[in-house]
Amino acid sequence: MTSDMADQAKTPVGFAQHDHTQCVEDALATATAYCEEQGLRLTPVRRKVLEFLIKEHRSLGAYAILDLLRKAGFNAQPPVAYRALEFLIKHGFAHKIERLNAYVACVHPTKDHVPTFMICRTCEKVGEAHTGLESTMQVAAQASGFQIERTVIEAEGLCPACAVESD
Amino acid sequence: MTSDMADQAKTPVGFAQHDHTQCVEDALATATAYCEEQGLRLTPVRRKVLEFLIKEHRSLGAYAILDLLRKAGFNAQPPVAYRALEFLIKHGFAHKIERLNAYVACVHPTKDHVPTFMICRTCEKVGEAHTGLESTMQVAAQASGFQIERTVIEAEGLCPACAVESD
DNA sequence: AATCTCCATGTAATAATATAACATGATATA
DNA sequence: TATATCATGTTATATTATTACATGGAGATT
Repeated sequence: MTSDMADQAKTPVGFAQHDHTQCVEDALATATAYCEEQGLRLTPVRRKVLEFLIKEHRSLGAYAILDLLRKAGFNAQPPVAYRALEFLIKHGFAHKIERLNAYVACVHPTKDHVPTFMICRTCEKVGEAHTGLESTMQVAAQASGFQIERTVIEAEGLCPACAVESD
Repeated sequence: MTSDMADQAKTPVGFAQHDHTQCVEDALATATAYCEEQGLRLTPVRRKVLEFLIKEHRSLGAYAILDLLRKAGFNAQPPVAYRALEFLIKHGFAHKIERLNAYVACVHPTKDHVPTFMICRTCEKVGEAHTGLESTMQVAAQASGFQIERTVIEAEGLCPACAVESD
C-alpha cells in the first residue's frame, strides 16, 4: 500500500478541508480530458450534471438534479437526468448511493475502484474512502463459490463536524 | 474467531443445502419465543410477513409482500406491509437490501450484527454472510473522525449454482 | 364493567424514484 | 449525400414509499 492510499483511507474526500473551486475545476478538466481521449461525448447535459455533482460534496437525488437542469435552462424530463447519470456512472465519473437513492461525483474518476461511502445523517455530506475491504469480501465469497461482480459499501453516521456539534 | 463464525463466513446461508422446512419452522419458533420474552407483539400480519420472507431465500419487494398478504386474505394497503417490515427490521428479524429496495429474513435473528449480503443477479437468491468487515470500516472511519451508526455491505454477482450454469 | 391509554391496523391520497416506448435530432463516417 | 449511430425530447406509466387521519383491540386503572 502506498502512503498516498493510506492518506485516502484516513481522509475521505468531502470532509477534509480543501480548495473547493480548484477541486471543481480539476474534476471537470479531468473528465473533459478523459472523454476526449476515450472518444466519449461529454455533452452539455452530461457536463452540467457532472458539474452539479462536483459542486456538492453531498449526494443529489435524480429529481434535484432535474430541477437544477431546469433552472439552468434545460427544460428536462426525468429520462434526461437518468440518462446523464447512467453515462457518468458507467464511465466512472459518479456513483449511486444505494442507501439514499441518490448520486455523487466520484472523487478520483476514471480509476477502477470500490468506493466506501461515509454518509452524514445530519449535514448529508458524503465522503468517499478506499478501504480495500473488497479483497476481504472476495475471499469470503470465493470460499462459498460466489462470484462478486459489484460491491456496495456504505456507512451512515455522523461526520467529524456534526459529531462535534452533537456532543 | 470461533470455528462457528468461520463456517458462517464460508457458507452464506441461502446458497447452502439445508432442510428448509425445518429452517422455516425454527425461524418462526425463534421469533415467537423472542417476542414473548421481550413483550413484543408478533401480530398476525407481522408473523405472516416474516413467514413469507423466511420461506424464500430471496428478497421480496414491499409490493410483492403486499400481494402475498392479499392472497392470504389480509386486504391490505401499502402502509400495512411497510409497517410490518419496519417492525421486523427494528427487532432484527429482517433486513432491507438497499441495492434492490427489497427485504429478506435475517438468518440468525435477535443477534446484533452487520450482515454482508451476496445477491445473485440471475436467480435472485440472497445469502447472508458475516465477514467482520465492519471492524475494518470502524478503523478507517475513526481515523477521519467519522462515527458509523449503520453499515450497508452488499455484493452482487453469481451464486455458486448460477456460476456453474453460465460456464 | 366502564373507561382510558397505548399500540396496531384500515384506508385514502399522494410523494418520490425510476423506466418504457417511441419520435426527433445531431454527429461521424462511408 | 446517404446512412448508421448515438443522444435527446416527450409522453406516459411503473415502482417504491410516506403522510395523515380514522378505526379497532388488548391490557391497565378506576
